[in-house]
Amino acid sequence: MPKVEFWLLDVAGREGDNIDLWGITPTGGRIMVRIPFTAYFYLVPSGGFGAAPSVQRVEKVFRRRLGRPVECLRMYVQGGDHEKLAEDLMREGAGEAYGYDIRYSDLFLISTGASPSSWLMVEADELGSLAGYKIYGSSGPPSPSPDQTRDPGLRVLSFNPVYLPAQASPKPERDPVVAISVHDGSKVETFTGGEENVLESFMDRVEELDPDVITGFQVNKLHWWYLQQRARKLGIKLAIGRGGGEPHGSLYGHVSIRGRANVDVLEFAGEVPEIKLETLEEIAGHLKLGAPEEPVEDFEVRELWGRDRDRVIGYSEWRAKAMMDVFNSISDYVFSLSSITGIPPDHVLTAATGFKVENYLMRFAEIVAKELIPPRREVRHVRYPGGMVIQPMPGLHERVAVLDFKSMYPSLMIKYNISLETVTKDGRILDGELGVLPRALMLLLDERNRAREEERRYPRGSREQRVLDAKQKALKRIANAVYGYTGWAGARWYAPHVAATITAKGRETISSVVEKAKSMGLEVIYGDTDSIFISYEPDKAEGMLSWIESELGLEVKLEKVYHKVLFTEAKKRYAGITSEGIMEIVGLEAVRGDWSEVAKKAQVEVLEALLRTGRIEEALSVARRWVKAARRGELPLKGLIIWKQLVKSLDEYEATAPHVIVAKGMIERGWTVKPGDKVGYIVTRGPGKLYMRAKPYFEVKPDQVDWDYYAEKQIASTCMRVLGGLGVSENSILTAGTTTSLEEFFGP
DNA sequence: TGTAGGCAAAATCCATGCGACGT
DNA sequence: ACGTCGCATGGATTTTGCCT
Repeated sequence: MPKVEFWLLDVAGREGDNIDLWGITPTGGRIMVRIPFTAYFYLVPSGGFGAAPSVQRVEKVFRRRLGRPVECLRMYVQGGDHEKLAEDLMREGAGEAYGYDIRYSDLFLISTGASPSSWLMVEADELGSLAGYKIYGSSGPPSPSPDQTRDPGLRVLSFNPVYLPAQASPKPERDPVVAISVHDGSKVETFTGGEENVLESFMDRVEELDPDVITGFQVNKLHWWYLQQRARKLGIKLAIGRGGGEPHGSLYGHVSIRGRANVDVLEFAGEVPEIKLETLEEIAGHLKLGAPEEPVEDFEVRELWGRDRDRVIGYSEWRAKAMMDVFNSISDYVFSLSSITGIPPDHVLTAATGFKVENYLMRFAEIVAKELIPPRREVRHVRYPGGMVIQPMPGLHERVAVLDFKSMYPSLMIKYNISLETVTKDGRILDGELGVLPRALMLLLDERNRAREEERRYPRGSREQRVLDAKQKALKRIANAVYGYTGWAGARWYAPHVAATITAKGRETISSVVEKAKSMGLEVIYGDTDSIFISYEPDKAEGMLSWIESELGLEVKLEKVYHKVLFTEAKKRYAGITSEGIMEIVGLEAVRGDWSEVAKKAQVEVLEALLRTGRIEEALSVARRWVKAARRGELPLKGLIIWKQLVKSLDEYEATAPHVIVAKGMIERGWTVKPGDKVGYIVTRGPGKLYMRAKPYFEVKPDQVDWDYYAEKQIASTCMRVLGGLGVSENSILTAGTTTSLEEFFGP
């Protein structure tokens, strides 16, 4: 049989006891490969059992169960019922079954070790073709190809639909799609001219370009579902899959498109903790990809479509291009994450962190550790103590060093051999060989170090360098999430006592560093989990670093030195200027998404004044100017919006929160507001509680605003947070002082 | 289909107490 | 003298979003 090499794009599905894979060949061919695979599970027998016709064969194998070797049977089951058979056997008292609750296609990837988003090799014959794609049939499992560096040369398409709502939010049963902008990697175009034409042109473009990846923003939760409903209404089949299939709902709210990876760039935001608001503008801004010239907000579309259609289309095209840009700058990371965890690329961003870690661990367990994979069970969540936070020394400090442990929890797990098999329920660590979790972590960290070393051999910005950098980031992300995974009640390997042991060692470690610093005559100003803030004396800091590395056997980094840093009594909130002159704000209102822009900006400027000039009066006068401007109603409405996320469905709220009341009012007027959406409101003047006076931001006029609320509860309170500890009274901020124009901040 | 715990802050909720008022 | 209504007060609870 000839060898066939391909880059695994997607697992297409099951055909009897065969798995179908979509791939890309080194010469750019798009192919399907059919590989025989029989599902199996393990049984640790403890009693007899009768014959079952679907059992194809049984092998005696050695596995481990929490480290202890057990003799067990690997039972191969034909057809689709290996899970049912395992459960039947357990009910009969035949023994304990393992690995039976894993889906067929996942089992194929886990047991063969085949990684999606990587190059594979199989012995296969050409069988024929399907809708122009060659089909190969293989007799055996794939193996990784020796050369993983080649670029598969993916074809990518991004798209952005525009809906025209009759009122408020668009509803698929009522409102048409009036335009779809499509970017093919080099240019953008927009289809308009009637809904039928829009959809047909879109489908034609997909067929013509035949993309491997289709990307968009909110495609999984919104657009595919919307477009499909519109198509159905018109009697059109939304054929965009390879071979003409429609998008179909797959696992966990993900939409699958046959033969193509459907990647929602919104879900990338979940990967990057620094991205807070989850708009396309935010994500593009975070990646330094530029902003739209004229953004269009949802509530404007209807009016602008009639008055200034070009602007709507221009914005839609910006979005399609931004999605393409976002995808291009994250694709290496997505594919690395996919190949490390074994989750196909279109699912890997949808999968929650715990499932990514779990997939990696299942592969490690099955292939490397020969450890049985426990079934998922519903268990009660057990809380345990976490990291230690040191009470800060309030006040303005000068020359403060920040020492950070590098990957503290993974390092502690390896150093102390903390794993499921090595920690007893009461938290003792047993002697013996290295456990599964430390071994899995060492493999991740070794691979990461290899990637980082290799990365240095390539010029910055080259394809190889970028791919390797994405890989090392993905490896770090998985390694850092293993600790949290052990404390997650949904985990197959849920082990709160293990998680508690890890954090206990962390607290022990930080405490010993605090003692050491004090004994060296250094002031400890603050500390949180794996970091410590101490007065900076270069020689002593060096001494600390080498003491930690030699005595504790852990790596530490002198992360930064604050030229000046301000603490209040509160933990997890401070602001400082580094030795490089960069202002950093941590935890304070200025970096929170649920405060008005004016309050945040006022706080930033007060901090700037305080930290750069060191003069309290200077900072106070900035605060007063802001308060005064608010009292006079001189601030732009846009800066008054308070955004809060709806984290659950409206009827689940026990308290009457302003954003919930606003959301209810919006729904009554036809807007779609769901859990996960952010609600923006402005506080207006009038009688009653705050929640009665909060109104949707786009409905409020300047003369309705409760300016005193913004002056006192937003601006003065955030400024007080900074100045309160320095002897400034609330009254001195609230009462009028010098008058200076705010034009420099908001323009004339 | 949910990595973890620790934390601050604001608004609301709710029990309590007090004074005014009517019976 | 007694019940209750309205309101202020302060602690508890709910809620969000941050930090590591």
